[in-house]
Amino acid sequence: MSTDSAAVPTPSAASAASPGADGQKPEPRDFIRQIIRDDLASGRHHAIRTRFPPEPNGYLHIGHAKAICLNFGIAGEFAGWCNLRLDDTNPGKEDPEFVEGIKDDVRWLGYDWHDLRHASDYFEVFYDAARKLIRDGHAYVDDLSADEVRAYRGTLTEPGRNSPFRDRSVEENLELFRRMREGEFADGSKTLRAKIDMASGNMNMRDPTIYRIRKIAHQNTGEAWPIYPMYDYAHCLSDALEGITHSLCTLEFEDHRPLYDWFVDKIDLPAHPELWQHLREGGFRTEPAKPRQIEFSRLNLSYSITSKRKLAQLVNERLVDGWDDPRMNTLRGLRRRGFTPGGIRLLIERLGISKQNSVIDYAIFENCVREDLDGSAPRRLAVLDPLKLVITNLADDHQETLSFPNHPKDESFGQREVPFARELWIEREDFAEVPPKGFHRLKPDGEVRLRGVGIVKCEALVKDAAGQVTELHCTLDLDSRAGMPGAERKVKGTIHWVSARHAVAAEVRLYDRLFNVPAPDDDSDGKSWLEHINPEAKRVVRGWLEPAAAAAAPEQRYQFERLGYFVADRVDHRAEAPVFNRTVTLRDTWAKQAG
RNA sequence: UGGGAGAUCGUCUAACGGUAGGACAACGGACUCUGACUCCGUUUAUCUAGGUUCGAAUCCUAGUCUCCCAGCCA
Repeated sequence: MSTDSAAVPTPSAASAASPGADGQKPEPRDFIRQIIRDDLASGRHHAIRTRFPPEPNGYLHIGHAKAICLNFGIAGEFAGWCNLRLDDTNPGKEDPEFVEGIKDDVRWLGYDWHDLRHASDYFEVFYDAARKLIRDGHAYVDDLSADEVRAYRGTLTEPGRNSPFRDRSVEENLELFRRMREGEFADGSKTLRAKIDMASGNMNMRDPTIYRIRKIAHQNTGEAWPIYPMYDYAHCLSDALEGITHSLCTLEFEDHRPLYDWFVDKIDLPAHPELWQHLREGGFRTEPAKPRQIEFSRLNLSYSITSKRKLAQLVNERLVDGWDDPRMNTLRGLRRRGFTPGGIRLLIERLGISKQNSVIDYAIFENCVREDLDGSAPRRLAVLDPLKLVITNLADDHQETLSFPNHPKDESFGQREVPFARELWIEREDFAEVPPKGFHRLKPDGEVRLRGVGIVKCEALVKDAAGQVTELHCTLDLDSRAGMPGAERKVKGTIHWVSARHAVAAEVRLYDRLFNVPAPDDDSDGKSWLEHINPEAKRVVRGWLEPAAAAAAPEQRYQFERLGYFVADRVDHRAEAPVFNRTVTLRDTWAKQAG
């Protein structure tokens, strides 16, 4: 982009790339995008570079989706790029399994990275930069133990005290740090610390640790390093090395920003190519710049937890069936549950970006998914709680094939054949011997439309010894069949069905919210989050599917008419033994009205 | 007198000294061979108190409330 076009605030190349330009969707106007537009307009930046930097110590969850959509989304809108960077500075907690999972999840959400990087790619740079810090008198090797460091740090309201090792000579520090790197000292016996201000009101500035000794194999660098850099040091330098212009992170890093800037400025990578030249020679695209950290509020969802520790606990204590359990709000769990990338992106788009702490109602998320699925999911018929309905005015061996549109509003979905016969399964809930007020479904002597068939009248009930209705005997109004003059006749209700003889039995897993209170993390009532787990979050039933539903490929999503959106389980489903997961029910104003 | 941040409909979010707008939710209606979808309509908000100004969500002053920070985690 030329400086001239960058100086024009609105119809620059940047905003032309965004959806608002052709008047389709309003352009996102959050404060971060405003900053970016200003930076482009003022010529401060000519291209936008972002990064998504997860630590590979667990699977991604819905909260990460916000950061992913923001970082990759902005890169896309402003014709920039976004790196995927694994923040792997703490070996022992991190695992290559999670790296693969993260890559998978990001792609599934619909994004692609410019470069895949690891913080560990830069360990050599970090080490050399730390030596520069020492030489410049900005860092020292400390012999204090972890407990002592804590004691010296002071409290939120009292200043800390200088470590007795704070004034070691540059030569001594350099030598000690070299020996740390050589592995001469035991874990925890020494650290490298930044020399800043032990009296700072910002705890992060009280001589923060830069390196700690940890003799553990690293998932990427193996045994090469006995010392590992801390987040505050590694993260900002990684950003600088990658030429990240806007380093977007969540609110809790707000008071790390002075430290972020301190390291970036003290080390000044752009002015010291000797520190990173070898990266280029090693094949890494490297163009260091001064990054700017901007914080936004994280996504909180009601009826959910988004703590990695707790998610891991659910898995480890077998409270769920794994990281991809459909009850989990991990991206893998949501995927298996049948949530769509489009639905997730829609949610993030609707939330907007700000610095206010907020909690999004889970219902909003469900509605985003419904909205996406309504347009994209073919329709099928299925009965989950069967009640037999016999059409007495059809011959015993009556059998025909009906043609159904796969989507009510989109002919491009085509048609399918649905077998119809004398005996059907209907939903038990669609019949009431004593109907409540406003009931539009089947009742004794009442009429209802069988979806795609015609109008049926309930003539008789069959009950078992306990008085339970086991069978409905109905007559079909032949004149109301498709193509007949009475086909347009109106009745209040339409219900779904499957042919008993042709239906395929399926395992159907009915999922609901994992927690039964809006804020499971809130322990002010004296209850732990574990006590709020909803035991009804997973119910398994046997249902009956029309044959065309059973034949689905794994991960095929359908709307089972009048029931909800379902997905063929990507792990367990087979055409001969179908397994479907309920993603979300349809909106049900009748259930709401009926209580 | 520790530091940092934030308070706008029920929920998110916009406004950049000039009509408090949008989305979602809720409610009402229309439509309907899915009580879905869609369409139309309605209700509801500037944390408090002062001040500056012709005019304040926005600027100033003083409060109130909420969140984050004392890892050799990220």
